Amino acid sequence: MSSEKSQLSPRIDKTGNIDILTAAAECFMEQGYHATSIDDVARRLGATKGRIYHYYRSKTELFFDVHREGMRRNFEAVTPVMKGPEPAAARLSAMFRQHALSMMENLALEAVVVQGVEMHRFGATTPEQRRTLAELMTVRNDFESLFKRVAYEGVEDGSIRTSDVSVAVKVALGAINWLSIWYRPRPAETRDDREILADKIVGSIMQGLNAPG
Amino acid sequence: MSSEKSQLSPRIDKTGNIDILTAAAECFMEQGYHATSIDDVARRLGATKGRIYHYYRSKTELFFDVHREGMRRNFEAVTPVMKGPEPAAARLSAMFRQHALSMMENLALEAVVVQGVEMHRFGATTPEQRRTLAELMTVRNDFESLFKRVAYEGVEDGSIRTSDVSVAVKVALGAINWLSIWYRPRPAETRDDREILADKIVGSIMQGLNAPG
DNA sequence: CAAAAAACCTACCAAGTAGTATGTGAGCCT
DNA sequence: AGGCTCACATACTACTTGGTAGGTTTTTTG
Repeated sequence: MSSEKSQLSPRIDKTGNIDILTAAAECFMEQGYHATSIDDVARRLGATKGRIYHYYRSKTELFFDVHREGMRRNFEAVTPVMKGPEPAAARLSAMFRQHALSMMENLALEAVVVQGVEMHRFGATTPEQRRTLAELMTVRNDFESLFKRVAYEGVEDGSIRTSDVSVAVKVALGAINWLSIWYRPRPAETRDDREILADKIVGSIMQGLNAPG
Repeated sequence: MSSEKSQLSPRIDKTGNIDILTAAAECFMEQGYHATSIDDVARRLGATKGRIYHYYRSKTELFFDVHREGMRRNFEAVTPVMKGPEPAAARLSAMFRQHALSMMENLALEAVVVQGVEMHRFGATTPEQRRTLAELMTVRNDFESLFKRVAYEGVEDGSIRTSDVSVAVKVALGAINWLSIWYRPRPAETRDDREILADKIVGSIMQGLNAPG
């Protein structure tokens, strides 16, 4: 009965559904997907399994939705600054900056995104799960392509110089995604602190370490 | 009975112990630590649990040893090039290059290292496991410090410019470690191919993306 | 306000897994 | 040759965990 409530559409509508997502994200970040039991997530919610299975048909779907929400926020952060009259290098910098800030401010969600789909490549059994998986991989690639496109523009308008755009973008995104490993917000941290950190990171990416000479 | 065969000493002596480590590393890379059963590792070895438990007292210890071996190879790759008469920037470049090559050539081991200790920070129950964990974290920090030290030298001798050495090093190492996510060797890949990729990565890190001007 | 639907909770099961206890064959030492 | 140890294999247990079936409470709707 009930049947089609899931499908590919995000299920973050109305209710406290987002609470489930964040609770799951925190558990997944701290212990990893497999080490996290549904009861763990429920306990963090102050509820029981029943609540979770009311909204998600399986643990896998829950993971997928966390991943989706994380990617959604990534796009939300980056797309507004990718177009404009500035040289491509400036826009790319802004995109990196936004992405870094998004990583810090949605740490749990993004940690799950980073932890990633790789682990599920082998375990996904049902055809629907495989389709969902393919969908998520596509979204990931699309996100990376956003950066690649602007980087190419930069090569053409002369504001960016690199021997290989694809590698350079992977290097930059790796540097930023690595935040999910080492960054943890300090107790009394402000938005300013995060912006300073983001600027340092973007500075490193754009200027490199070699002293000009 | 038997008792102290483990302890902190590496257990990669004589026999085919290294086979167990690499089989475990491959499983952990593909499925993650928790999703990998001891039977999975044994199956990949063409053996049974008995063989593994003959050398390792627990799954956790097996993981620890994989991690240790991965870090050992990292040090092995990097330390030979960190000292010398060249300016610090050149030496740092060489270290990055070596680390990138090590990532590619020990992919499974290094993927486990990256997957990391974070996940175990919470789950480690026994006192001995906690001590081992602390040890591994120390080793990680020491590795990062290697780069920081040379980077500081570079700031002093003027060959390196950055607003924050610590952040810059984390950015660079993140970029390289990210290889474990996206890099997969192509069928007929040669050592030259890997060196070309490593050089591109190091180039991106040292020169940045901004065109000089 | 009654009835239906949504939003949960409780109790349970089947499957999988870390770890153990015991067995066994091959080599080695004396 | 006989004993001993190493290097595994086999068979089992105790426990965890994803998922389900059915009940109960709260909210919405007619």
